[in-house]
Amino acid sequence: MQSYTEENYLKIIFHLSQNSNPVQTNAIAEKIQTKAASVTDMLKKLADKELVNYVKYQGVTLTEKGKLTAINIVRKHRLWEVFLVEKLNFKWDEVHEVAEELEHIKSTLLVERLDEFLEFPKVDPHGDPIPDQYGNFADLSFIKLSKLKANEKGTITGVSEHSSPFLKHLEKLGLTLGKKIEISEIIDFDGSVELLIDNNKINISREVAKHILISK
Amino acid sequence: MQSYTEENYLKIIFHLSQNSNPVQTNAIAEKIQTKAASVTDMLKKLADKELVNYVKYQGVTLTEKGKLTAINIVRKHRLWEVFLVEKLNFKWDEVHEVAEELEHIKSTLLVERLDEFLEFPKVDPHGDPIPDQYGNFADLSFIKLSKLKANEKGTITGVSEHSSPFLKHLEKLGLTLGKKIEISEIIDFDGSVELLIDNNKINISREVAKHILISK
DNA sequence: TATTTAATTTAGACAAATCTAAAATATATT
DNA sequence: AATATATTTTAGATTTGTCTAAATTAAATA
Ligand SMILES: [Mn+2]
Ligand SMILES: [Mn+2]
Ligand SMILES: [Mn+2]
Ligand SMILES: [Mn+2]
Repeated sequence: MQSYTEENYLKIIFHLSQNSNPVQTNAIAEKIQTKAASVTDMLKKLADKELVNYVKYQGVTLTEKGKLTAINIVRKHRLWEVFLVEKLNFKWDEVHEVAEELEHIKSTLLVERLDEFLEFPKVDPHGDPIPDQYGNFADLSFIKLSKLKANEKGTITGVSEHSSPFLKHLEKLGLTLGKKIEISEIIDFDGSVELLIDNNKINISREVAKHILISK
Repeated sequence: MQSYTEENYLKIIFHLSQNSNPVQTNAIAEKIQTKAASVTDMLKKLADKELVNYVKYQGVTLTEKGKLTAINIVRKHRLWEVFLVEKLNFKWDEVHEVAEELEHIKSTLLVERLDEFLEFPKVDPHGDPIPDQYGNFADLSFIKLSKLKANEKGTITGVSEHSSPFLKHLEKLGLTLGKKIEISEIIDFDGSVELLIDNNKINISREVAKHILISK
């Protein structure tokens, strides 16, 4: 059994593994909002428990056991987010903090019943895939909106930034999941994107465009 | 803000206050499954935070602030129990452990939305009253089944023992919330109770009868 | 390659919550 | 009132997770 803290480390290592493998001590420290020295202490402990492969100065990778544990936390996090939005009328920018707490509740019966109650959702309110109870993700193929060229079309199916200010901004612009968009023009000057949504022409910064995920 | 542990102490002190006031160190130690010395340490800490009134060797009482905090935890515990039974099809003997974890989730928005989603329930799956957001309990007047005399009638509206074996036992006997019963006879020999339920005559021990709560 | 800089680890300390053993206080019994 | 017993508190240690400061190793640069 892992502590709340250990679970958070495993989850962060899992997410950071998507970008770089092995994961560096400093990257973890930044995400967990702690010091590199604390991370080192924890990595040794997780290695003792055979949840990570750790070689000093070389970074860490998750073991199979550690990976499954991490995925299970991600599963719970995303299921709870769906619950909050679908059943309790939370907005998509209000769910993350609460899900950070709920993801640590231990009962497996609870998770399976929740999944059933929500009718086995495949994605969370931010378009992130929800792994099944065996840890398998349906692989959804996303393209960043910023990669699209003029005249290309697509549907918004995810976001890669979950902060409340960003999500509220999208909401205000009408850029929510499921909406169809068409690129009008990429502005040379600053790389910002002009696009059509609900018959309106709007402009978004390149920074925003990078965090909107599109499927065709 | 209180820690998970502090919250548990406050909740236990609140419950023990119903029987004896002030509450003794040993009584707390037994409930929390810890040592008297640990309880003393925590009581000092809670006193510093003005959550309890503590005089050494005299026991503790909750301050107004401490009491409100405790009631809020009880509120959350019982709302989550309703959720688990009503929405996720948990049985009444399966909810307590999970609710012990869920009661510590902090979001007030979550609690209010959950209350609304459940349509403002007044009692939990064990018949215990759910306080409102201001800490007010609807006072339900219960009598222990063991206090009833032959020929008296009533409705089962609560239980004062929440262990899984006890609740499963009641379930098997058909003694669930809302059921109407009539006392046939109190057996002299052992004080056991013979009663009518759903047109069946059954016998329950005095020990069981003490933990069934009846309203007329 | 030598030197500078960045990343990581070690050493030692600290706060929270717990423990055991011993001392102090309160309550019960003669 | 004196003694015995039960309850509670103190003292000192332990575990978990964190910290700062200093030392070590790796990576970048000259
Ligand atoms: Mn989230
Ligand atoms: Mn999400
Ligand atoms: Mn309960
Ligand atoms: Mn209950």
